[in-house]
This record gives sequence, structure tokens and C-alpha cells, in this order.
Amino acid sequence: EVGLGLSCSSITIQLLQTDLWSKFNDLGTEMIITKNGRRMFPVVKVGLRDLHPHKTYMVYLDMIAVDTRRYRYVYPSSRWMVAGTGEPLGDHSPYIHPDSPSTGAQWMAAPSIAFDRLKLTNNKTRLTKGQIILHSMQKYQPRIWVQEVDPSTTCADLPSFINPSQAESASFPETTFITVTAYQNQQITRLKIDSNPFAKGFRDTTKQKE
Amino acid sequence: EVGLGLSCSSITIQLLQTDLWSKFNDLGTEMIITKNGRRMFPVVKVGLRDLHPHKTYMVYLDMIAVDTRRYRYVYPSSRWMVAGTGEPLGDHSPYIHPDSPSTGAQWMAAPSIAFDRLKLTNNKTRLTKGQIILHSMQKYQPRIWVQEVDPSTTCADLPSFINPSQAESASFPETTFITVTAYQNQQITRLKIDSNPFAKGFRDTTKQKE
DNA sequence: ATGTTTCCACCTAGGTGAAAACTT
DNA sequence: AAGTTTTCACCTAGGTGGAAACAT
Repeated sequence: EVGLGLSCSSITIQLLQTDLWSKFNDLGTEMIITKNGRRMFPVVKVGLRDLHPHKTYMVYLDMIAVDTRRYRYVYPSSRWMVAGTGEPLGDHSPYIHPDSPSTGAQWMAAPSIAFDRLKLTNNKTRLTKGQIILHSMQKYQPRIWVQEVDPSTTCADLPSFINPSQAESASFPETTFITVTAYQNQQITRLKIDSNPFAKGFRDTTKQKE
Repeated sequence: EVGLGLSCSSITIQLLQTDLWSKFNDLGTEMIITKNGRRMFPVVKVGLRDLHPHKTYMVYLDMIAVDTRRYRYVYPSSRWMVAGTGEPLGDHSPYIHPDSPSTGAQWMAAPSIAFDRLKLTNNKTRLTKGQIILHSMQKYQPRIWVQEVDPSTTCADLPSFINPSQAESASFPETTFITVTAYQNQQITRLKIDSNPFAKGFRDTTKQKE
């Protein structure tokens, strides 16, 4: 309901690193999911404003299924095409930002609230904490929630305190992505290798021959 | 003023891992300090109780100079002996626990509040954040502070909010240590290698001949 | 000489794309 | 054969004791 990335009814949730997200979005963002869980790249980072400094809030993230289709990368045209009907997104508990709960002043003082520890997986069975289960080759979009909670809320209580009807949320079109288990578009691979310190292509493997 | 590790006037600060600390203390705990900063081992870990669930607290740690002497490890007897007068402990800003500030409920819900990121250094010039400057070959003791603060306190405000006169503290005799730049007592080395996954002795270095 | 500090090869820990393996 | 997933060697990042260097 927010869409343009600015204001909710009262709380402001702003997407950061919009340039990076847009660069990926132009190529058709591919997000890798693996059995053991893979971090997102780009990372979802937001800034918060217009919270009450003294009140306590939780911040969490869940995924929206953009549609119910399955996609396929077609090589001659190098484009993503619809390839049948996908599976519905299962009910998943949201990823709670590890700084939760914190006061409004603390959230607003942070220059960037990053969801860099979140991992995406295709492993339906083992439900590891901090991971969100998605289906491969489908289109999703992250959504950020901000919810006021009682100051005595602890991490252990958090899941039961989540109540979207009492929370405000925002989602950003430039963060839409298609899940893959291996990159399809080599331009995406190159862009990620250039942006992510962990992502470096292989060197020459003939060195063992010496 | 607390000493036995139980109650302050109202807030309870309990040292955890007392067995490990006592084991080191029996041998004369040596704590390595380096130019770039070295983590403590053992790590100071505490549990908190009797806080007000809704109130906001900061938790921080500083060091007490146990005495003004300099020590030396004497090999024939394998014991630490007094070796002159040391330098006074400089005024240092305390190490603020990274979960600060949090509500009483959050602190009490934590099974262990660990100061594992704190680093000790002998580098007087460059004051890197998260490090405490100590003098080598002197005797110190960590002290834990708990201070109630305004809920709108942010991380940026923290140093100016620190006011020991409004805080309660505790210190534990079994955490006393002597600073070194290299281990003196080989039993301490062995004990740490057995306890710390990062501390492994060197393997045979002749492999390059092969 | 001897006591003290710095430097560095060896670890742990864990993220990543490409090759290999697995489907259908 | 072609599409999809798993595995794994190669990275980054950073903690650690011992050897080497530095004092005095």
C-alpha cells in the first residue's frame, strides 16, 4: 500500500541503497536460495523516522509472493519468461531484526537498519532460525514491518507478539526478485562479483600442474 | 563493595563461568594485551536480575587497578613476584556492552551477557573504540556497571550518559589478572589452548622442505 | 644476557560462484 | 539433452601463540 518508498500513515520507512537495487532490477534481480541458506544480495537496508522516541518497537521482514507463476530464463532472448504456475508461498514467521526490540530513538539514530543476516533457503524440512523458505524460480518482494510493543517484551516473547494488524509496513518495487539456485544471467553474476567482497570468480585451476 | 558476587543494594549482578575463572585464577591469570588489541580469555560473562522490566539500562565494564605495583614472573620458583612500582591506570572510558541500551526485561532474559568483543591494548596513542588501555605486567580487575537511563538514549549519546554515581557496580575477585604481552606460565598457555578454539599450538614447520 | 614486544604463519568461521551431480 | 540442485575449492575476515625483533 506504500509503494513509492516514503510515508506510511505516520511512520516513515525509507529504502536505502536504491541505486544498487535499481541497477540489479534493470537486469532482472536474481536471488540465490540454497539448502543451507544464502544471504541476500543486495541487502535490504532501511532508515526509520517519525517513531516516538520513548516507545518500544519491533522491526521485522517477511516476503510477499508477487504472483503465482513460475519463471524460466530463456537463452536466445536472455529474458525471464512465464513458465507455468508456481507453488503458493507457505506461511512463514517473519525474520525479526536482531536489534529488536529497541526504542524509537535507537531505531532513528541508526544510519542504516540492515537485514544482512537473513538467509533464504529452499529446504522445506529443517526450519532453521533466521531463514525464510521460498520456492525456486518464483517472484517475491521483501516487506518491512514496524510494530510498537510493550517495553518488557523480550526476544523470547517476540514471535507471539507479532501482530500485523497493529503494525505498519512498506514494500519497494525495486526490490522485487526471482529466486534461483544458480545464476542465469551472467550480467547479474558479474555485477555481484564487482559489488560483493565474498563473490570472486575462480582463478586458473591449472596451477596444480605447475 | 560487592565482592562475593551476589547482590548490590537492589540490582543483582552474577558472574558466570566461575569454574573456568577459578581454574585460571589458581595458576595466576595472565591476560595478553597487544598493540592492536586482544580479546580477554576467559571472557567476562554475567547474568542480571532484579531490574525493573520496563526501565531502560546501560551495562558497561571498566578496569580497576588492584594495586600500583609492577610484577615479574620468576622462573626458578615459577611465581609472580613484586618488581617495583607501576604506572597509574589512566582515565579510560568504559567499554559499553553492545546490547546497550536495553530494557530490564531484555537484560534479564539473556542467559549470558558476554563482554567477548572487548579488547585490551598497550597502545597509548591510537584510541580505538571498544578497547581499554592497560599497562603491561600490572594487576587489574574488571568491574561491571548497570545504570538506568532515559528510554530515548541512543548509542551516540551513551558516553555522556555514563554517570557512575547513578549506577550500581560489581567486581569479582576470581577475575583478577596480570597483564602480559606474551604468556609466562606455560600451564596458562596449555589451559587456554585447551579451552579456546582459536588457540592452537604450531604444527611441524618442516613441511616446506618436503 | 635477559626480559619484553612486535610480527606473522597458522588457525577458526563462514560467504561465494563454478563445477559436478542430480533430476526428468 | 537440458534444466535445476548440491557440493566444494576458493575467498574474506579476523583471533592466536610462537618466532623473531627489540629493548635495556
